[in-house]
Amino acid sequence: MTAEGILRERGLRVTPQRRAVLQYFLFNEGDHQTADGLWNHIQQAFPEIARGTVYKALHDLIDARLLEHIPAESGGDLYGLRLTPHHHFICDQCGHLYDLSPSYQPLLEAPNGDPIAVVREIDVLLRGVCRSCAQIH
Amino acid sequence: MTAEGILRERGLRVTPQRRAVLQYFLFNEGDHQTADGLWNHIQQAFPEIARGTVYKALHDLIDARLLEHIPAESGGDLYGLRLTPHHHFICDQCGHLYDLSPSYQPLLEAPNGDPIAVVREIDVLLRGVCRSCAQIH
DNA sequence: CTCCCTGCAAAGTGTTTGCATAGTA
DNA sequence: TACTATGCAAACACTTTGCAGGGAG
Repeated sequence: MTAEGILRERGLRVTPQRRAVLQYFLFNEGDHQTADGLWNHIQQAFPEIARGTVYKALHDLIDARLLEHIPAESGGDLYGLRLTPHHHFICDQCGHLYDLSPSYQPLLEAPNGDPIAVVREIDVLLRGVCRSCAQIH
Repeated sequence: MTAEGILRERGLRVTPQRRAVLQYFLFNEGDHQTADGLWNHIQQAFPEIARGTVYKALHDLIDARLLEHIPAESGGDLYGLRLTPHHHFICDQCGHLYDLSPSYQPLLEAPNGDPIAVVREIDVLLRGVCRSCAQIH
């Protein structure tokens, strides 16, 4: 489906700016960008787009569950597509962020059991409604 | 072990400020604070401590693997003890952050299978060195 | 005595906000 | 036409940095 169709489907007004943001991620699936990096990319084809507009578009697309943002070590959070549920792997050396399928174990071990990536840390963060809040309401 | 002993063990100079930061978390195990919230708490017994010093102490203690910082939705990251590996649960309603043991499933389901917390989202983030970086070095 | 740490305040960085204008439905 | 989004720039919130003075080893 086109970016325009997806926006319409989610009840978002179709503007060139939102389309450009969504198209970037649709055409660069698996890529992750900071807000500023995305702004730079989009500016090449759309020089007048404002930085603030990129932030607003990202926010709108996250609300519509089309994009996700991943907190990064520094230099701004990363944004990426959220078509299917997945986990993330960040390389300590190059800082690249990889999407992993929910069953990520095979990606980290070769069939013979040799490691093909060294995992230093696994952060698991759950969000929802806790027991005490659920009892009140 | 005392805060002083832990600091010394990790090769950090023992200053009243570092001791105060570490002691806060040792005496409030399971609590998580923003840098600013922690600063306010410590100020009660240590009025002259500077906000910047709290940030530096937090950074030092994280480098020493004594503390961890968890990216929060807004209002600043949260800091907490890192004595043992654990996961996290954030309540959407009250924003409270709970530490979970690595086997968190029992905490989220009663023995009869009834849910005792509604989990909306699970973020799994791995960090380490990826395949291509490992090949270069 | 040396080096590191602190307090203070200014600067930085990433993000949000307000408002007049332009564009979508 | 009515209402929402954009561009611009200022404001914001959190964090980092620089420097002179003070404290730990």
